[in-house]
Amino acid sequence: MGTPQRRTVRDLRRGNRAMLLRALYFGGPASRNDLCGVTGLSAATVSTMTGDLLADNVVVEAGQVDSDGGRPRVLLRVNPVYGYAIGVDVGETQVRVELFDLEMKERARAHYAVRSARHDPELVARHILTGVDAVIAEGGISAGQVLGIGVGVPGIVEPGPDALVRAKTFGWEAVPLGALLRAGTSLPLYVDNGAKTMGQAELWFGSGRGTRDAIMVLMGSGVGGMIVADGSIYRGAGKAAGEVGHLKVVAGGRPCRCGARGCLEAYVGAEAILERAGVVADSADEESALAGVLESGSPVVSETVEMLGAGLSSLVHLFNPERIVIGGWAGLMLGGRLLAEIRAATAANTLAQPFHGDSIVLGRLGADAVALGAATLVIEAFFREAAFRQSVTTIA
Amino acid sequence: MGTPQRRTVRDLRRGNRAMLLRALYFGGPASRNDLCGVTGLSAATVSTMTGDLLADNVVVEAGQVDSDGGRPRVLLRVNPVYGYAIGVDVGETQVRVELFDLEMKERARAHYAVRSARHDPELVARHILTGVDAVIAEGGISAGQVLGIGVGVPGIVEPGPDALVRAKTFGWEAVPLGALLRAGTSLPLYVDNGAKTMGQAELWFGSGRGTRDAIMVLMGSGVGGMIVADGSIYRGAGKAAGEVGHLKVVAGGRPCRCGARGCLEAYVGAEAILERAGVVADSADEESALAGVLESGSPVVSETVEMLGAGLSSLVHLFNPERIVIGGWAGLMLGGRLLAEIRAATAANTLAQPFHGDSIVLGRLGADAVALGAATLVIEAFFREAAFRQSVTTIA
DNA sequence: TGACTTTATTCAAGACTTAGATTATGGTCT
DNA sequence: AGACCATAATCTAAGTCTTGAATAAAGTCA
Repeated sequence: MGTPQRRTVRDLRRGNRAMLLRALYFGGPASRNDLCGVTGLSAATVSTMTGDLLADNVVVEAGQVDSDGGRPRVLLRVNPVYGYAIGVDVGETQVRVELFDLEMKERARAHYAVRSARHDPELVARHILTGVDAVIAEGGISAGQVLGIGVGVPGIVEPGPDALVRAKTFGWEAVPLGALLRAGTSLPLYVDNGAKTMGQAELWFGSGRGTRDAIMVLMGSGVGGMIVADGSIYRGAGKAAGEVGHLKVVAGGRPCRCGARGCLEAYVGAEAILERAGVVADSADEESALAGVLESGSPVVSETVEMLGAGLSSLVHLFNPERIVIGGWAGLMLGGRLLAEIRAATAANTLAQPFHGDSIVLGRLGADAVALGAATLVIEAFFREAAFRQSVTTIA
Repeated sequence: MGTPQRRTVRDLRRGNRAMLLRALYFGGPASRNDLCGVTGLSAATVSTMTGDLLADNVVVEAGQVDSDGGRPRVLLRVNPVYGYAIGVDVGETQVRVELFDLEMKERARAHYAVRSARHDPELVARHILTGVDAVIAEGGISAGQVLGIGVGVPGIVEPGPDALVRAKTFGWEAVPLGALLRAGTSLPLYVDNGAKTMGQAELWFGSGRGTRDAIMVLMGSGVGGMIVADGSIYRGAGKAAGEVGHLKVVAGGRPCRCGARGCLEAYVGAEAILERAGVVADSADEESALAGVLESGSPVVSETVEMLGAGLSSLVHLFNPERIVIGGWAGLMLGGRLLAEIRAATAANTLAQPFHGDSIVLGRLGADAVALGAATLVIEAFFREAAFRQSVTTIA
């Protein structure tokens, strides 16, 4: 249904321009001729467009390829220092602020420890704002060169300018993080769930690269997720889709911290695994405690694999994805030791259709990709914006 | 990343034309002026486009609205007899072939009983082809006026020209139904899973109307489903997404006919409910048997509701849909008596986010909507095609 | 009848992509 | 070295498309 918006000739150019920019960004340096092939546009259009982009300094030349009997082709690429993106990871134990250039090379960072019990929203916001100033200074750039700030937070983020955050683990009921930050900076702001930002990092630069239909399952203390449908993140009607952690695997089963019972998170989140194994650990040494349980050969481990397999098979049946990426620190720890078993458990529950166990893979980016992923939110917006830039007319 | 195809100026018109046609189809009769508002196109564009469409006879005038102080507006609508669509429902007990005009009014029908045990592919194909001829004759139209044939079948349909069908209940392993039919007719053919076609009927004309993010859960002997994401059916990488029936609700639970364990279908499909209640019934009197069980107050009933609630809550967390539609004959029977309980069971498992129980609704179209939905596949293609028609140039 | 409204069409202008011609830049052959 | 060839990039003319403004059409109301 969805009346898909009328389109005018300008939209056309915008769309094509954005496509060309994406191709250049992900396809590395390429000649104008290569771009014709990749984008399907005619040489003429590519020529005028790259001309504009070069004039705007969004794109720069990047050497040339030796010819074999003809004019050598000039390579182009997105100007890595056209602008910068800041990514923020609001975690359980610290707030991390990192500055990236357009090629996602880290230029500066600032970390602030947060005492576990105290996640005062004001304090978190202040840390972020201080961090932003710090990385701008350390990176030796001006605020004007920053294209925006991406923030990854736990819990559910309501769409809207205030970016209301609900995060049980922080005791945040409806914290207007967006509003708090906007009071201290005028840079564009993009707030999203940390699992989603991490997932997007995997999608762009990690194990999910190149897929159109994928699912990221991100296991830390709890379990989060992200669904990629037709090449973009699926967010659902209220922007809350992808809560893989609360997929039910045992109706009426173990109580979950969300209040319901039998959620996947109540079995395969690190916190749940430790609880079931009878290990007491605070969030600081959760990692080593989990490693201990996994080594112990406890029956909890095989049960965990079973549950994860059941959950993943549900995902396969519902989404029929090309790939499932397991990430997050607990996911990487579990998957690193038991990937074969996880694949087998999933396959055992997925008989109805052809399913290749090896389409379940581990994330490549490690657990600290939340900030990186948050920065990609900025880049994403940049692609949309860059397409507009041309039509800005100044009144003298 | 999916390079989203370059666009040319022609694509623009195609897109806008298709949009206008859809608006007219679903928005009932409307004046050119109304269409400006709905589509966002300028009056000039609407005028030339409707001119083309009128010339092609795809659109016709439909009276006019009395003015109040100005030129009266002429109403337009899609020409209901511009063409016809045939919908086929390949069911357990019969093959139903129905002829619809563009407004989806039924014009003719032909049903053929199939003995339960014998689902010979050749025989089914012959029934369909005979039925097609029969309804064309009965409808008093010529084959040339038929825009296509949509077929809804059980099981999974592989994409491709052969339309390989895998249907356990029929004992079909890889039946090339598409190829079989194409041998007997040259009309365009669209084969899809029956649950999906039924879901599409609900989406277009039933309880799903107007939603962009919805889930259809279709319960008959087994359980099927369809996912609507951003206004269109989500099919996944291998076109097999939406298998709601094989969502796990109890890891390691009851064996399901798919071979795995603990699937939703193993608890809430009619066959499963009867089995669990210890009732023996063949497919002919499954309906009355199920009604009996539901009336009996057996504990199986409340367990069924629990399981369904668990499954639906998984769907809510994963997809965050605007609406969930329960359909299929068993679904309607169950939901007709126990909708409140089902809503409560779902809500009990969905504490983490705001969720309105009343977004779970019953289907409005009854169980015989498979053929109707199959016919919508033809209409959908018609929208795409009609946008092209203009550019056909004949060489004299 | 004439003033006023509202709807629909026509027209010139501006934006965009394309195919084909042209220019640019280097290699290769004699 | 100079003529010739191959490939890349740009320029040009043509064809589509949407749009806003002007114009035509078809009423109502006093």
